[in-house]
Amino acid sequence: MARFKSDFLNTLSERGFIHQISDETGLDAQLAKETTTAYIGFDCTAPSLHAGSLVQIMILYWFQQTGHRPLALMGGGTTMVGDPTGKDESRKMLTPADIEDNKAGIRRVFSKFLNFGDGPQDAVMPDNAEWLLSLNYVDFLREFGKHFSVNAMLARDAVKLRLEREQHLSFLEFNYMILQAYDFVELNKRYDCRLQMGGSDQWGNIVSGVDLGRRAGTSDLFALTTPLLATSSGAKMGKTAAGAVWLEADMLSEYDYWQYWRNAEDADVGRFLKLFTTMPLDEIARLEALEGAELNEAKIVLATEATAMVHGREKAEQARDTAQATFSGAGRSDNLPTIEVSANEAADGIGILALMVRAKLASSNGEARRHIKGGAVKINDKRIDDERMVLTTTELGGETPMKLSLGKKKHVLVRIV
RNA sequence: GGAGGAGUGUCCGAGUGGUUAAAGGAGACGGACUGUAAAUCCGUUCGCUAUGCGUACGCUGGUUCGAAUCCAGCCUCCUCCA
Repeated sequence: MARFKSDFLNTLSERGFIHQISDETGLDAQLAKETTTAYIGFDCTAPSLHAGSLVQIMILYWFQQTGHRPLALMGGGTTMVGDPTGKDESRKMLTPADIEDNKAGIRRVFSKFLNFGDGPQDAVMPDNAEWLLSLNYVDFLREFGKHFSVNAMLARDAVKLRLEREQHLSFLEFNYMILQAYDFVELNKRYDCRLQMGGSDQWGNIVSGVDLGRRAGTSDLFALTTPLLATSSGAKMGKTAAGAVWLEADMLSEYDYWQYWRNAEDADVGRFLKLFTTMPLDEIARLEALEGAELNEAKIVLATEATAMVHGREKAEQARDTAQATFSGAGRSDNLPTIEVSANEAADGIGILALMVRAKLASSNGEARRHIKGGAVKINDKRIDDERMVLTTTELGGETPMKLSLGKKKHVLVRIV
């Protein structure tokens, strides 16, 4: 029945993670034979990872679960250079200290999915700054540059397209694949890494690493890519109006994270359950088969399971219960995201507009005003029409915190402290 | 080095002296309808102590009662030639 000999590839293919593999049988044999090391590279331009990287994180998770050693490579070196793709202004330079902070945040995210340590299957988080920054240009060219065929590089789709359209391609960009290819070889040397994975857009870069390995005489290297993920209506994963769907609670509350998945499109539910939860496939098949309004049950499971992966089961169930209480009937819940107002401020009175900005329901007073005009703002489920409204201790309520809502879905509690 | 072209709001893109905070589209948000979905329809979409004020059309200066629009210099990008 199973298509592959190795658990890892079986799991991946059943759950829809595989887009392309460089040498399917070879990789399968290698994985079935012994504990293997694989890596995926991550940018460290932000202090956390967002849902867009979740597919990548999940394959590392499964890799470790099926008995192998995952490496989460931090692009500390490449971040220093800055990816020029699609940018018309140069990105602000990150200081080494920023990069360190970002790495720490990213590590916290990974620690929820992977076990780190020194054991044979323990995850490691290397940083390509360790070897890229100290490269000597001429030595590097002599040792590795000779293995790159410009003819082959020009034939790569990414490059070819640009050339055919007569679009600009900087030498820096052209070199990106070389650096990434070198990373792979370096990781092979340091960790006996045999497999690089990534999104399907990374295929070319990953395969150049495989090629370089062959020419530089490493053991066989393998490439595996995942499908590029978008929602059924074509939107990019992991983005909302408020910004990216961060995986750290202080950047996006557990409740909001839960809501992100709860609001998935119908057509995505089954696919997401397979990719972003670890639920057994027969259970997923059952949920996926639900139709119409019943599919909401599946979305709740999706949201809860996906949130549990990142924030823990307790927080996930709390988010679910909070949502349940908030959305069904006149209910309310004390676990909604909460902002605090000092007793002094409450005594003086605080304007509704300022309060909405504080609660992050609007980014400016003007926007808050527009929302009020549009009839979107409610306090304790009662619509607010007066944009000059000033809330004092009485309105804000003593023991029961006040519920401030924008639209039907966004609610924030205001508490006096 | 030479010749030509371009730089507009979150993005794309119109606008070539005066109701221009800047057409149109995308995206996003809110409303209606639903199932906290999609699709559809309607509204909103620079900031503020707001019938007003401040910022804004690559940057700096100039012409003018008045400039995104004209002039000069600079920067960046693209195309062709060497």
